[in-house]
Amino acid sequence: MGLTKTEHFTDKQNAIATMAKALGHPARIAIFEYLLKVDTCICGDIVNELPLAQPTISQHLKELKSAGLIKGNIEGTSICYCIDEKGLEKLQGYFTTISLKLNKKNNKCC
Amino acid sequence: MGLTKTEHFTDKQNAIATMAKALGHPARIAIFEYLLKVDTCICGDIVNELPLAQPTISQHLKELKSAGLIKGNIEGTSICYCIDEKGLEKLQGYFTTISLKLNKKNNKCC
DNA sequence: TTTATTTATCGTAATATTGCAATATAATAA
DNA sequence: TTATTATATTGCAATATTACGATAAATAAA
Repeated sequence: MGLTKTEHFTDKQNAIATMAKALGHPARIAIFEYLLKVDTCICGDIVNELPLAQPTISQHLKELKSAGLIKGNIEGTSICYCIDEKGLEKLQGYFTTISLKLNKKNNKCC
Repeated sequence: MGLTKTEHFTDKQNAIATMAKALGHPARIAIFEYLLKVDTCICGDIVNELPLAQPTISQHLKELKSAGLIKGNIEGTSICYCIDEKGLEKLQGYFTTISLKLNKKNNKCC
């Protein structure tokens, strides 16, 4: 108990859930938006930008990365993180498809 | 510690994170997709459809509802759940906007 | 080599989530 | 009223997440 039953759901359902979960925290939304805002995809300025300790930011970055939403490149001592377009596209595409399907049916019962 | 610092983020960031988190579980993705699939927005067939116990489904429905992603209407003894278009539109709009912004900048550093 | 800088990992405490059995609630049917 | 049916809530155990201090690892600079 207390363990998500991923095996009962499809790979796609699990994949979308994983990405949605990764963005299911305001700090990770803020990190994502910061990466979108800066032109040069600067790295650990995120620590200065957000009101969280460095290990916490590092952990959030790890989760976003493992969900396929950001990428990281080593640049000297620092690491350059930026948005992974493919991951974002998957998520965006999913919600757009769902929205279109919903508009096609008459969702009037509630 | 262990408590999300929502007060440090904007209302919008928290709102998007809340909705993303609600869909950050494969069972809730499956519920959402089921509600999209069925024409009449039938209710507790979800319990028969998914491999989870009734209290568990009820709990997931509650989370989707409190995140503003589904609505529920009492119909006799049963309850009719269906997708809340406004919530879905907010989430879909957010990701579409982010995607468009990303396409405008040259995201080539990583 | 030594020192500084940057990021990751470890360890741990606090809190949250997941799942379900048992039970409660609420509306309908008999 | 007394079932019956459908959904919600409670309580609890297992697991996961969040946050951070301390520390490690890795590269760059002196």
